[in-house]
Amino acid sequence: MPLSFDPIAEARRNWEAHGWGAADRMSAATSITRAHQILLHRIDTALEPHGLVFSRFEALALLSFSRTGSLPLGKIGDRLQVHPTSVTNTIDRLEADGLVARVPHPTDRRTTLAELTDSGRRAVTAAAAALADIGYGLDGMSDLETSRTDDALMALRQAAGDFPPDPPARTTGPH
Amino acid sequence: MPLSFDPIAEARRNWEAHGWGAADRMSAATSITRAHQILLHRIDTALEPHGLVFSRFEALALLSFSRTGSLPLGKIGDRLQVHPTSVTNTIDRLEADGLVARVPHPTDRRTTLAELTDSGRRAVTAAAAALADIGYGLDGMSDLETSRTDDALMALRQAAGDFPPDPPARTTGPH
DNA sequence: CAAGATTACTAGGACTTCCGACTATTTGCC
DNA sequence: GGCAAATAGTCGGAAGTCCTAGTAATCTTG
Repeated sequence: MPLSFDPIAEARRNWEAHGWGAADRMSAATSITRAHQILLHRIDTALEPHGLVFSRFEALALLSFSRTGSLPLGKIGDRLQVHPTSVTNTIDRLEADGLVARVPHPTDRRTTLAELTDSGRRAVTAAAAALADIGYGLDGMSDLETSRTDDALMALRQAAGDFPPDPPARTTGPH
Repeated sequence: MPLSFDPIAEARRNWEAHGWGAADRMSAATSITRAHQILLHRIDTALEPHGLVFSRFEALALLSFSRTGSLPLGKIGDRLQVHPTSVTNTIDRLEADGLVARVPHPTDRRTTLAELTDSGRRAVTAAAAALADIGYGLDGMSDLETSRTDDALMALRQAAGDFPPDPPARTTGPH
């Protein structure tokens, strides 16, 4: 039973009619929420045959890019910008499926490394291809719309403190 | 410990270096995921003093726009585009807090109406003001970036079947 | 008008995420 | 050296979302 109208556009009209303010922002924020829901569903559906979900795929991808195929759990959390306990959970599942192994850090006994197994490396490669096939769930958005969205959200992420405002100066760095 | 670089830009470089394809799409999809996380945190923080979270606020807002201040649970789910069981959960919490009441439908005994209480109407008004104050969590995005994002995501939502592609023709509608 | 299909809601369960608290280890500093 | 502070990871718990399945009521159709 699909709706016969855009519920977010309808909400915007109501916002304006009631003088609630910031209707454009409300619309964009709600759209981002809904877009996230659509993407997650499409992506997880594409990953399901590979026994993965998006968060687990992201962790595997990160490991596959590292020199040794292994990273401390904490670093994974930093890069993926999720809570440490979420990393524990993610790695728990990947380990249970034999896609990664927990390995003690060679010098720091506090640290645990997640190390990609052969099986994990095969899975992440196949999964990446599957996601590329579905355009990461973004079907319906043009290249221009995609890049504009990416640019706008980069500004949001930067303002939220995800990364510093200025690219590090290379010519006048600390000597 | 904020990162000193943009982890999504870094991921894009790795995607390209490994020939994984659709790097622009990956970047946009990942940005949407992260943006959602940022927005939800900001919005829920702003709503916390009002005893609400975003999903509950959305349900109250919808009710407040209706003529009678009440709607069937199913219609709430359709408009908010969430699963029926999520609506049950949302209304459970709102009812426990005395912000809505479950009322039987006057003619259809299958249907339950959620009806806004006086307390609920006060809460949603105050909460809407609080959210407008923080620009719905979009601080960091310009008006232009906001509207471009909204437009792009509308295309995504439409392609996903949230609402029909064509505005209903008025001159040649079903007679 | 009666049986089957549809619709509305809810119960139970799986998953993911976050938060607070806790243990173990390492680092920094007097 | 030794003690406080910071760091790394995990556990338990609370929320929220979805899915499957089940009950109750209404609609449809032969």
